[in-house]
Formats: sequence, structure tokens, C-alpha cells
Amino acid sequence: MLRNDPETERLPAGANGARARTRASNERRQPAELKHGVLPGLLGYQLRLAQLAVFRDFDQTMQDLGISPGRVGMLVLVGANPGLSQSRLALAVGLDRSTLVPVLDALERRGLLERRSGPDRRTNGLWLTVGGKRFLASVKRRIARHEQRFLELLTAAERDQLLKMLARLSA
Amino acid sequence: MLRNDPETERLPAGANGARARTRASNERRQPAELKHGVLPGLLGYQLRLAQLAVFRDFDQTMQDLGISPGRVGMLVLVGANPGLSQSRLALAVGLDRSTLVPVLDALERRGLLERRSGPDRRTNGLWLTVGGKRFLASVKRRIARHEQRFLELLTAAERDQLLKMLARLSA
DNA sequence: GCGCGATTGTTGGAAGTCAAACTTGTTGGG
DNA sequence: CCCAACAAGTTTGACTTCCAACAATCGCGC
Repeated sequence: MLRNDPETERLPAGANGARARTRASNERRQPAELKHGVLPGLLGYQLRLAQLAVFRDFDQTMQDLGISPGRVGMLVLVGANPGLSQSRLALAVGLDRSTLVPVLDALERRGLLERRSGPDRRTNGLWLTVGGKRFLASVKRRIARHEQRFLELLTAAERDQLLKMLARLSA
Repeated sequence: MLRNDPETERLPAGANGARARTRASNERRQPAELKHGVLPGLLGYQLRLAQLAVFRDFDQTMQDLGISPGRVGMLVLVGANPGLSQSRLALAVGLDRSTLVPVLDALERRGLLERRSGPDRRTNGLWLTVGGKRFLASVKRRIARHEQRFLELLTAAERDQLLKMLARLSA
């Protein structure tokens, strides 16, 4: 989970614009700056860029803990809903049931959570281990710092409005 | 990706409370509604949900054309920057150089774009084919409809502000 | 000129994801 | 009661993506 995803965008402006090009032989020289066409006006495009930036910072923050944003989300949900079933967790985090299998295997192997037999012989109930709870507490402290970095880019009013608009889009 | 995440709270109270549970033997019955813990307040979480919703609608819109949002982005960029190199395209769309290789193979095989030798013997210049240009034009019309669906969830002022805030976050 | 470091496209893993098929359990209508 | 539909977890195969390593090419400094 070495997130990274370097430089999604942000071409360094005039970086190479002044290069007095050697070869005129080729009329199709690359212009220094990229034309982005219709992209920058698209919601999905800007959403993706913003999400990328936030996730990149998140990974940075969690670096030495070696856990991805998605995995943290699972721990939070299991912590808040002890005994949660795999299917319900999958639904909640927006992943496929089958995707969760190896992921939970890994979290279990790592001693953060465990599957116990649920109320139904088909069902696995998910529970944080003691270590998992401790880990989650530490993660939450870091999340707060990470969140802080982005929230200070916005006023309190903007922040509320942003979350409200995002919720409206995903409704 | 069946949206879900309905109303963090809002438990339809008695929903299952009145089920005269068959098995009392198991005190850990699943509550009807999921507690989302700290997640709903996190920027990254809401960004992801919003992006998911937008991309899902995009896929729906492009369904019969069989192309993903990311691929469309590439066509737009190549269309706006004829002769673009693979590396620059990779940078612009936030993918790894190596990831682009099979993707471009497919787009080329599909007759939408082609690699021509660039100004440099290492470099491939990317160009839309005639079919690619036609395809892109048709895609753009659909994008407009798709975009419309989301923008009408926001006022013009909100829309401007949202894009501005997202740009600030990804800067 | 020449050579060494940088750049370009490519290949070969490794990880994450989805969808479809399968296994085991559960449940509800005859 | 019984069996057909449904549900939970898993397995498998196909994609997509990343990273590290590589060969060819380029360009800059000496």
C-alpha cells in the first residue's frame, strides 16, 4: 500500500518553455503546456484530483503504520459495529463481498481483527482484537492531524458547505 | 457498487426491534443500521463517495460505448494536444508510464488513436484517428448530458464554489 | 568527439478490484 | 415435511494499476 501516485497534475509552468528548440525539422514539437480540453470543467475530474490529493496526504500521515485509507475505514466501521458481517461491511465500504476476503485475511493475520462465528452458521461476525482497538485509537489521532491540514484550507462555513454539497452529489 | 450508505443515522426505530428474535442464545444480533463512526466527517470519505457516484453515472452514460472515464480523459487530452508523448499523457492523467502501454495498445487496436514516431527516436507521438475524432465528438455530447445531471443538483454559485474548493484541496 | 547520466517506452511481477460460479446454510410456500 | 429460492462466504479469472528493471536513445560537460 505504498500509495504515492506522484504528480497527478500541476505541470511545472514555464519549466521548459524557453528551450530555443534545436530541431525545426519537426514541426510537431511538443508545446510546453498541456491543453486540458474540457476536463477541468468536469466535476468528476476535479473530484478525482481532490480525492487523490487527500488520499496521498493520508498515506503520508499513516506511512509508518502501513495501512491504507480504505483499511482504516473498515477498522472504524468494525470498531463502531462489533460483530458486523462481511457482507454488510462490504456494502458499507463500497467493495465487493469477494474483495473483502483476502483483505480480512490480512487484517486477521496482522492481529487487528478476527472473524467469529455469527448468529447464523453462514455468517462471520467481525470484531476488533485488543490490539486492533489500540491500533485504531492511534490511527484516529493521526486522522485528526491529517484532517486538520485540509480543513485549514477552508473556512468553517466553506467546510460545512463542501460536505453538504458532496453529500448531495452522492445521494 | 450499489450505493448504500444511507443516512448515517435515521434508524427506522422499531424496524427489527419487534422481531421476537428466535434465538436469544446469541446476544450479538446485528443492529439494523450501521454506525459510521468518524467516517462521515472526513473529507476523504465524502470525496470518495461523491466521486463514486459521479463515476457510476458516467459509466452508465457511456455504457454502450464501452469506455471508462479515464480512457475518455486520454482521448480528450490527445485530441487537444496532437502528437502528445506517452510520458506526458501519463503525467497528465496521473497514471504510470508503464500502465499506459497496454491501454494505448487497446485504444490503438480499437482504431481510436495511433502512435506515430515522434520528434525523437525514443518518443511516440499520439494522434487521434479520424474515427477517434468522431468517437470523441459523440462522447463529448454525452458528457454534457451527464454533467448536466449533477450540476442541476447545485446552483450556479454553488457549482463555482465547489470547483474552486476542490481545486484548492488538490493544489 | 565521447561518455555518462537522464529520458522514453517497454516488460515482468505484485496488489487490489470486480463479476460469475460454487458451497454451505437458511427460509418460506406447497 | 420438502424443496426451491435466497443469502453468506469463498474461489477463480480478468482488469487495472503500481513499481523496479531494462534497452534504446538523447544531451550535456569535459
